[in-house]
Amino acid sequence: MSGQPDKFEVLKLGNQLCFPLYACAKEIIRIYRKPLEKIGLTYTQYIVMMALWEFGDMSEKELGKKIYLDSGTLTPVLKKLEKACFVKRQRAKEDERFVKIILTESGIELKEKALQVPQALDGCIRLTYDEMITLRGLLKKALENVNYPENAKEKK
Amino acid sequence: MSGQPDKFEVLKLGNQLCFPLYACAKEIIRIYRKPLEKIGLTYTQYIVMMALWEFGDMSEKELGKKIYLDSGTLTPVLKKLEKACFVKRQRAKEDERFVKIILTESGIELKEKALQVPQALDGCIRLTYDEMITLRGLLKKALENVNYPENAKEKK
DNA sequence: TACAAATAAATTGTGTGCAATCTAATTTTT
DNA sequence: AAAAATTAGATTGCACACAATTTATTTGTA
Repeated sequence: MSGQPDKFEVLKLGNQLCFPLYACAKEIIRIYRKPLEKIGLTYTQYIVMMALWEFGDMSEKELGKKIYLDSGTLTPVLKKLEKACFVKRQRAKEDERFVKIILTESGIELKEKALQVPQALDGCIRLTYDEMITLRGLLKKALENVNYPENAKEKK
Repeated sequence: MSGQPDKFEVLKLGNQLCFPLYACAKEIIRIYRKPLEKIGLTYTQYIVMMALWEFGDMSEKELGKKIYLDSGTLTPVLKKLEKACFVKRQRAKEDERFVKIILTESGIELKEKALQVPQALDGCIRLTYDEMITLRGLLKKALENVNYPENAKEKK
């Protein structure tokens, strides 16, 4: 028997939440790469398009809040999507600080092709349907309740 | 009532596994940033160190397999860890293709300081203990069973 | 109404993440 | 054993991801 319980147990990869989460997310993104390439999107661009398809045109700010990305990431991604003609970017007349992201015809049509993308996971993840639902539910709950620590302090 | 069930339901962010997974992983990494900075590590470097602490010295190849990173990512990260004196990199005498990653004294000592890192999550994720365990279990199961599609074909 | 504070994007700098390619060492074949 | 195939890392190129800073616009206030 090994004496006292190991205080370092918490540092084992499998005992943490963060590592399986991080690794699992990367693996799934990897699986999506090929089917996404077929419709001309990167993973991040796909997330952006899904948000626009689901919620409609909105400002970069709103978009960033929905998909947890800041302007440092979003601005260049949106410029690429604009170059690919899937969206237009337009300063709002009422308040020129806002950039409205607007789906183009081409961007709307892409939705049809994108239907095949989520299917790429079929058979790749060996979880039962119930497990999948439970997993998704827990992730959403965790996400809704992430309480970014007291950096709020700095905001005065 | 809206007529037929919407075939685009699968493209909603919340109906997918990939988005909550991706977003959740990023949020947790964000929470870790501050405490990691205190001990002088980035998130990726932290994952590397945890693998070494748990499994001991090993080759870059083995390390990469454990933490799902390829040499394109690992090589520069390991060089930085070497510059920070947490690891040494040494070509194996038996087979010069392999680079052995070896914890230094400093790297071993860091383990003690790293104990505070996982604690940063306390109170940030509002899941019950049981939910946490379930979530981690499902993620590990998913990860173990990721079946990267038939690109194996290309390998002939 | 000027001017300070606030706000949305854009920019900059650093650090991944990964496919594709290259290089050097080793193993397998002929 | 020499050539071919394999293998571990290193390199390159592209795309995020995000903190920190800057810029342009709007809002709040004296």
